[in-house]
Amino acid sequence: MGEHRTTLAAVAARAGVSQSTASLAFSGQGPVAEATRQRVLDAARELGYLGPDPMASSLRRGRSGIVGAVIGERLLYAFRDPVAVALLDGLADALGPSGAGLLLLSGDAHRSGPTPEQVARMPLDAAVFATCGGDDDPLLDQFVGRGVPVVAVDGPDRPDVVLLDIDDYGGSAELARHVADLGHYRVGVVTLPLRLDGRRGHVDTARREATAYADCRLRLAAVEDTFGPVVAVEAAANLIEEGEQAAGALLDESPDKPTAIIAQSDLLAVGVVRAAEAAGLRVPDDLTVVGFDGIDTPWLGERRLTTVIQPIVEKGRVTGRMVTDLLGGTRPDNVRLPVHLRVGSTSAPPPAPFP
Amino acid sequence: MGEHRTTLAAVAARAGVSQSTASLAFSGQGPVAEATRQRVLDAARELGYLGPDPMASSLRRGRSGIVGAVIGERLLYAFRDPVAVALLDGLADALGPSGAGLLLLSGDAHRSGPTPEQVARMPLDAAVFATCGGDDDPLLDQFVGRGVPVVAVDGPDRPDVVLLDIDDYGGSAELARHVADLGHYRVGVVTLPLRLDGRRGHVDTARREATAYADCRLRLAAVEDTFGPVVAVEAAANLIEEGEQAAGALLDESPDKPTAIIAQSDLLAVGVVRAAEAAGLRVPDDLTVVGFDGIDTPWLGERRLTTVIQPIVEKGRVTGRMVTDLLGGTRPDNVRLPVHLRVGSTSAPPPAPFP
DNA sequence: CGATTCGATCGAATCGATTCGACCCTCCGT
DNA sequence: ACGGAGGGTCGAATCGATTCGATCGAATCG
Repeated sequence: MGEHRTTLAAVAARAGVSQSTASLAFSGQGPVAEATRQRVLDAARELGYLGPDPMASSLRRGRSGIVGAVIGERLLYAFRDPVAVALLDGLADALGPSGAGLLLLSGDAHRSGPTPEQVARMPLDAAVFATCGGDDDPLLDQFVGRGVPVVAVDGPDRPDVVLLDIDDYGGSAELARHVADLGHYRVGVVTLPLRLDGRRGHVDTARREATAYADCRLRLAAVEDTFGPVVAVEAAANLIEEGEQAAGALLDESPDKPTAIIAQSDLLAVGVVRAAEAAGLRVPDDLTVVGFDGIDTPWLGERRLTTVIQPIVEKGRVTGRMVTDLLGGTRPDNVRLPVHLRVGSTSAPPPAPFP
Repeated sequence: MGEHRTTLAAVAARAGVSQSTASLAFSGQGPVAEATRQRVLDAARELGYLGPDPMASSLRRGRSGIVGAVIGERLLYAFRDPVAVALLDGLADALGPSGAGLLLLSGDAHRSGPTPEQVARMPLDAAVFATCGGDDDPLLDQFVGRGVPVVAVDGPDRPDVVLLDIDDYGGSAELARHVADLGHYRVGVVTLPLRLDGRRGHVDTARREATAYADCRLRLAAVEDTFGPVVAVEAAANLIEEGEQAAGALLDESPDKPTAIIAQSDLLAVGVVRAAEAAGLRVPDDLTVVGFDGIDTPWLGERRLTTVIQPIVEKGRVTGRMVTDLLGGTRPDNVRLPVHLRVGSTSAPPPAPFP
């Protein structure tokens, strides 16, 4: 510690050129005679100089080469969510060519992690909000206020932010239609967290109106537009165990037990299947279970979930492209990706009332 | 674009104080009268100043608040590897309190992503090499040369780097002992990639000696110290499909088909089980399959893999603590975490020679 | 009451590179 | 042979904040 790092000035001095020339020799931005260039490079090697200091360079150029990805506002461990992971996968892929690094940030202030203030102090060229955020997210305001361009995946929809989302309503409507067509009319819904406060359990009117995430709202709306008002139970996180717990609550509705449960994610749906089987119900014979996302669900063995498939990796890629555009100075249009229904082996007509 | 961001100097001017005072008011580093402080904060609000510029701040303080995590040198998609994910999980957790951000980097130059040169130009306070790297990794040299402290998870073991690893040899030896005790003597091994070149298939002597990763080498050595020379097949990545493919090669050894296959990871082991069942073999009755890592393997249904459990999330946490220490200026000692054997339901005595 | 601290504030140097504009020299065209 | 066009190099300003040491008044102490 303590000793001075060798600086470009030192290299320049040693090579007998001006600092500006040395800089050009390294960055290759201007015309430099090959001989000079070599002299600078040699001097650098002799002094153990490994290239310009990234922080100084960032300051001057106004670019850090880093893109922030805010994930998991609603997740305790974002890495455990296959959807988030697949999205990052695509994002990293599309960001590759631009050479940008991906800085992971948790938008959840409750969780351990950098505080919003700390996040605000990180040198970002752009930021991606993945499945986060009401319009009032303070982090979002920070970024926008600072002039950091933002891509919001699945909301919020603000004029100062580029939005990429999927056809949540359409997909859910198609799914609900499928369930209705099978003959179900008593359905329950397991929702993703409606806002970031760790609450779970039955969703009442107040809670419904407090929903912070557009996708949850739309998915639920599509179901109710098909079936009329339904009983909804909220999960505290997108985890299998949460799905189990929520399903438990739903299946306890003794008088009017649902014959179909619509989960807002595949992970939750897996939990629902588990809970149903633990309660002695067969899926799909006794209970229809459907999800949303279209991820792999090895937990179900050979069975395939009936679900709405969204192009998650592609979503990540498109996000990456949008970021690249923003970095290049052009603001891309908002994009909505299509989804489609996949009928698997977890949905069937309801059991006959009196066997 | 183009318009000047408002600067601390502007705020200071507006508040009628010197720039230094304004800086102190924001950072809270020095004694500032409450009234002055308020005046500065008000001025900032009026001008829409959201806090000091991160890049300028980084330069002056010599800290960016960012920790780089180099993962996936041997993985096409690191996110698909549960081990890498769990490690990151623990790392993010332990890094939380320090407020450091986690910058994901791929060490694989073959893959799209930031090039080593680009990585070298990112402002990092410290770097973590997760399951990467021969001693000759150029990135590692970059970091060390630049004075960026490095924690290497599972190697390489260099004096200028802090090392955290697990008892690969001991664990594998215990595992091999277990298999031997069951009565097996014809065993095959499916190895992780031995170096980063996408090769797969039978491992000959030359290849064995070219092994770049200490953990692979140790795990294989432990097996051979128990059984004597064994047939080993290398997978090109830590993926289920690769395990299947490798197992295929191993099970084709018509004369001396192994009665047990030792895979160097659980993911590979799952692939081996799949391949075995596809070939009409029952596990563990006809073939014993064991792994390494101790991750969840929902693909196997109720069965539990016999494997060596390593504390992956804990490994991440320890890594995080080591990084925090390094950031604080003290160099922690190298650490080796213990592992232990878990006997599951995929290992059993070999089938009788003539049924 | 004079000397000493302590708190608050300020000026100026500093972090390390990038880049704009000026300058010189050579080479080309006519 | 002369004007112009660049290629190559340099000096100096700049990016925006942090921090060290100095200054000045007021409060404390003996």
